[in-house]
Amino acid sequence: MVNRVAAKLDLDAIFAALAHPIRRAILEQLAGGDASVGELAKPHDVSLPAISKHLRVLEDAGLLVVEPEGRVRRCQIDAAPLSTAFGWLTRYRVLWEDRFDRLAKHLEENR
Amino acid sequence: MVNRVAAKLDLDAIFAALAHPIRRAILEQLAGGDASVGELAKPHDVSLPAISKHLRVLEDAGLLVVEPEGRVRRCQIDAAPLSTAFGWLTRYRVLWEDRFDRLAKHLEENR
DNA sequence: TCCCCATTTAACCAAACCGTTAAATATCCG
DNA sequence: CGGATATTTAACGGTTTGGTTAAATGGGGA
Repeated sequence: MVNRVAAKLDLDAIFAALAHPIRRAILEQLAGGDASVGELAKPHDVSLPAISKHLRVLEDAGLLVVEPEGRVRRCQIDAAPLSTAFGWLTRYRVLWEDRFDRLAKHLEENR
Repeated sequence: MVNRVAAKLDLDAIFAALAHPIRRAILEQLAGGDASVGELAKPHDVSLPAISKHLRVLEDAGLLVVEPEGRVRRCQIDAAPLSTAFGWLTRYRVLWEDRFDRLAKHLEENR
């Protein structure tokens, strides 16, 4: 199904794409529905070319699909790569939950 | 408990820290138990100062705790910030699962 | 004390990142 | 056609990243 090799190689691009607040905000906006480039730019205090570059980063990471409709470009989120990142993080879940367990234990022992 | 404001501000640092394969490999190694800087460096074909910088990035993101034991520095993973990243991604889970649902539906309809 | 060992700091370099403004491209519409 | 609109490309600049080598730091042990 999903190409595992590509998925692994993409972890760099996916995490890097998520490392910028404007790009995360763009994804959040897109989670509420498709939007044009201009609509995506509106909430942010940067130039349009700056947004254009952020969109390129998201697109290269596979998180964004752009579909031209006349002179406007409609942008759509593709959340699939997020599941790759999610999957990577999942392997560590036991660690932070274990930490929580130790906290619970500590509280238990000291009540 | 965990400072939510700091947690939100840290998303940049957390995702950026995860965006480099050497740093992810270091975390994977640490998930198997504590290690010294030298032990963490061994699997990678870069200089020790390069590893030292990667460790600093992980430390700044809160993912690494270093405890000096004599002349050796024992490194320990702190997975807590990963739960912050995990939490952010969780909000999009419905999107990629929806995608999967549509695929399942498609397969169902065409079998 | 003197030396070895583990690690960091300093100094440097090339490439990438993030932003800008100005110009180019392409579509829509009167 | 010609002008307004949406968006990208080009060119530039400052900062960060990721690596290097050489030197400094600091604990451990003979």
